Amino acid sequence: MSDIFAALAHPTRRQILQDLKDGELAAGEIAARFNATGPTISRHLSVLRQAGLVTERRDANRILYSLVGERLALSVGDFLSAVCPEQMVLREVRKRSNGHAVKADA
Amino acid sequence: MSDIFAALAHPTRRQILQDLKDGELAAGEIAARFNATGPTISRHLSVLRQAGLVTERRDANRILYSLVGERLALSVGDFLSAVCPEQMVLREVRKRSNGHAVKADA
DNA sequence: TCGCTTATTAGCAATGGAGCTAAATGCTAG
DNA sequence: CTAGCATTTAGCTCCATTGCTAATAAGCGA
Repeated sequence: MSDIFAALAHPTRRQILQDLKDGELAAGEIAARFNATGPTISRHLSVLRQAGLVTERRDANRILYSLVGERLALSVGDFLSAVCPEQMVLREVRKRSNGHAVKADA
Repeated sequence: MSDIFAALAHPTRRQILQDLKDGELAAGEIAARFNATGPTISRHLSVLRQAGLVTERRDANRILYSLVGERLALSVGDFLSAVCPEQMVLREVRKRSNGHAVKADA
């Protein structure tokens, strides 16, 4: 839990998560979006991976990163529910992912 | 926005927010719940105040802190909605607060 | 194998955060 | 106004993080 909020503390890492929203990206593609050097971004990715917020997968030369949205939503959602439950609602995540991967309020 | 996530990065500060969930507390009352010294907690409170997550109010000798739940929910909720909108829903906060202070999904 | 691309790891300097003790501030009571 | 309580501010040390450059690893293709 502490790892997750520590990972979210840096603006670059939050932006990386947002960039991964629409699908996986190679480390280099991610690095190209920032002013930082490759190694710097690589370390940010390492922090996100250790927090369980992204996963990596090898594709030939490159390493593709993808977002683990459930972990982000569940962890942060748990905290929000514990602190200000009136304002937040976490939608239950379906085990069998079906594209939307959420259980609606119905 | 960055101030908020930076404030949430420390476990003590997250616990303080949670402790304030049920109402305002004096700085000393908060400090008594942790192993840290008064000045250390005072600085944590200062970080939370600068992030807009708590407000302070003087009561004679003491300074009472209270949670600003809307700011926490809206800021973090915005981020979650931007990164994994499928899993999170932010309940709209009612302007005229009525105890529950949320607009249900109806 | 060699060379090229991609990405990570190592090592270092600088910055910032967290914690403490001691000193200052603000307020109330007597 | 003095004493005392509650809290913050100042000043310091220590450790973690961030960022860089240089070096290493891993894969692909000629």
